[in-house]
Amino acid sequence: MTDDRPTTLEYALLGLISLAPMSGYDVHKVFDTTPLAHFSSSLGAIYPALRRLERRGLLTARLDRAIEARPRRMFSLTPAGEAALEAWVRQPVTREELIGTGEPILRFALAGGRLSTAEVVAYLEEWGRALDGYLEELRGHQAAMEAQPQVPPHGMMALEHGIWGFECQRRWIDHALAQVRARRPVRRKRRR
Amino acid sequence: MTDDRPTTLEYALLGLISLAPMSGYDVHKVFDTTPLAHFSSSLGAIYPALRRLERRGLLTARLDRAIEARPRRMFSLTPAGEAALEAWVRQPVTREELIGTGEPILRFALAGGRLSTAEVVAYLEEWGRALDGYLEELRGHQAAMEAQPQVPPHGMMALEHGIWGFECQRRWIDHALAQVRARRPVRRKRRR
DNA sequence: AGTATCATGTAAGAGGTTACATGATTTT
DNA sequence: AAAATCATGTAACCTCTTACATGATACT
Repeated sequence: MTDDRPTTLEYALLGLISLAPMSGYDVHKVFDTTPLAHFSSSLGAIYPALRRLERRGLLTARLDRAIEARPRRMFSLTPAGEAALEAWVRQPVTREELIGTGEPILRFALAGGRLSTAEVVAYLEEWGRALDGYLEELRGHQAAMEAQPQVPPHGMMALEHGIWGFECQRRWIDHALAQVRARRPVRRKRRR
Repeated sequence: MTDDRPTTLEYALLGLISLAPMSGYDVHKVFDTTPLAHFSSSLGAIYPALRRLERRGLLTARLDRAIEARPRRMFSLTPAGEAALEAWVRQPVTREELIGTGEPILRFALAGGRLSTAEVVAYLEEWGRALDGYLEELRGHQAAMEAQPQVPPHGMMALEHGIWGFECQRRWIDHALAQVRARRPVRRKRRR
């Protein structure tokens, strides 16, 4: 229904809250004390994002008055929220996502229990193909730069830095594929 | 004098234009067709950023009327711009910069000709130390997660993905150090 | 008594994305 | 003749950052 897709931060919020209902403050603590910090973590971003997700019907809040003087808004996913998350997780990795955004790995992290083993394998394979394509691009740039005169040597080295990073990601994917394939096939959490 | 530091995009613009004076359109083309795309590349970001840099006195524009009907604003660095760039390149890598932003590698790329070999070595070593510290942090998280029950396996794997990435960066630094150390010592472009 | 933590938010400002607007020139 | 490229920009919108505001409770 809503036209505008959630942002990466919003998906990270949905993913975290899908694991266990929690308050905005709780979310902030988790983001602040784990590598999830990558996706912002500032209260001034989190509270408005939660409001947006609530307004769009992906989250619901329920007041927890366990401590009377300090009410907490406990968020949990609505069916629409769970559906949006699952639909997102199913999207194949695109070339654009490889750069900058941590979306591919966030989707993988949230795929546990949502996708079957076969689907996870397919996702990782697709990601690997996207990476291979981008690596080819980068090596093309490298060759073009080497052919040119007067390219600053630090520029070449910076490009090499990028290539190493993506090659490393590529190796992790094979490693992850081996791990996932070693699992019992078709283990899939049932929806209730 | 100006209190607000340039953004990463602005430093990328300064760095590119420092190599050769060019128009906003030229910049856009370079950003659009090279891995520099990482730093945005959209015209709606580039033109305003160039204006800001001009207003702050870091860039000057000079109208190129070579093609009468299509005047181009050719930007080049002012002495203040070159000074700002050089000062930035000298900043050591911080923990925060390791995450998300491509600042450490951009600074390295722009350090060529601005820093002496010894200074570049020091920069890389500092970067390596920052990475080592962050890697320790991440391995601490990993150990803490392994100790906990009910951690989703994909979460563990995602953390591993991050660790692999930073380890790879670490290895690149050693590789770069070897390359830089192999150069003639103290070769430094003179300012004119 | 003072600081840190819990817990919620809002406000101002900056920057980026997308789309629009213009108009000449080159390519197909 | 139509489309893409050259070349500049602006406008609307959204999100994030930083800082502020509030007030209770727990710690030192």
